[in-house]
Amino acid sequence: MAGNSHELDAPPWLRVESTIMATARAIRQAYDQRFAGLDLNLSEASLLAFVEEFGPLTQTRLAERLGLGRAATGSLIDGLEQRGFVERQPDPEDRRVWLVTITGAGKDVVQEVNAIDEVLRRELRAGISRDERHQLAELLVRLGRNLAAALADEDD
Amino acid sequence: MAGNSHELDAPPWLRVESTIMATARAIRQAYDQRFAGLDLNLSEASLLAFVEEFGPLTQTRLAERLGLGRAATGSLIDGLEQRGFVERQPDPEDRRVWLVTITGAGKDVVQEVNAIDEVLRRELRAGISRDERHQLAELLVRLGRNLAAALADEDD
DNA sequence: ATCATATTGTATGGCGACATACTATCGAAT
DNA sequence: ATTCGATAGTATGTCGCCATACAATATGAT
Repeated sequence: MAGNSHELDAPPWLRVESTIMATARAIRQAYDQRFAGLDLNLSEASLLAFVEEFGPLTQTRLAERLGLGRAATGSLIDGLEQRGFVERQPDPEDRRVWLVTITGAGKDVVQEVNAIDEVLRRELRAGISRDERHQLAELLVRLGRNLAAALADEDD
Repeated sequence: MAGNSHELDAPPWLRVESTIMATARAIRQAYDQRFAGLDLNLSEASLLAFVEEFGPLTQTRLAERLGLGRAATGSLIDGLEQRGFVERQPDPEDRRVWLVTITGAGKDVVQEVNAIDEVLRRELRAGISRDERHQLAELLVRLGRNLAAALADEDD
């Protein structure tokens, strides 16, 4: 855990925004670390859990849901397919798309993913009440809206 | 502004944590967009502003303060030096290090960086009170501590 | 039926950051 | 004075993601 001192004694121009980014990095790191034993990273684990829960999906829908691009999602699926956790099946109604489905092996892994997720989530929420979590989420959503607006009214 | 729907109707296993990550991505995007006119990205602008404010610094200190690795910081400086915004000067007391200093041109750019930052920051804080911002920061710090703990007690 | 337009998945190239390994230099122990 | 461990900066390879461009297919207008 090297020099994360910048989070606390940040200079005036390096505030909440950069704390959020640092936190995001740490979250990814923590999840990646926990999933490493399954030879998965956070994105792969998320995709897997998503497919397991919401049935066969096209790659584009998965991309939307995961907040990734189509290309990135595609290569994520490549890797998971090679390991036998998901399969691409043709959609009889649209020959452009693949329906990504989970395999038996995939389901087994998802069990472990969910267990790990639950444990880590509990650790992360230690000392943070339900109300505070709601507050946090709510503020982030508002900030997200402001961000969307800021991004939008630049390219007109 | 493509499919960011995942932020709102997230499935059970994709909650605050992923909202934070999405928000972080959006922040970087927004700043990068605003700084694009100066041919800078967020990291470069931050480094520049930091050097301007806190005088000559070694690369390692800069890296610590920006939350980056030394290598990444080095190539950031390479780029800024090529554009004439910073200079590397030898430290008479330690021949291993460079003291990164800002140039006149660099100072001019920092003016614009700070102006842009101030405007964007104001946009992002619309509808979020001072108290709420404090709350947000405080919760993120607590979450950060939990993350540090989670990361630490895995490699023992 | 035909044709223009949109959409899906993929290939490619680039970017930003990391981890690791390496050289040069410093500082302390002896 | 020498030597040994720490530290600074750099080079290199990798990873995850994006943006762009592309071929195949679908969809809607006429």
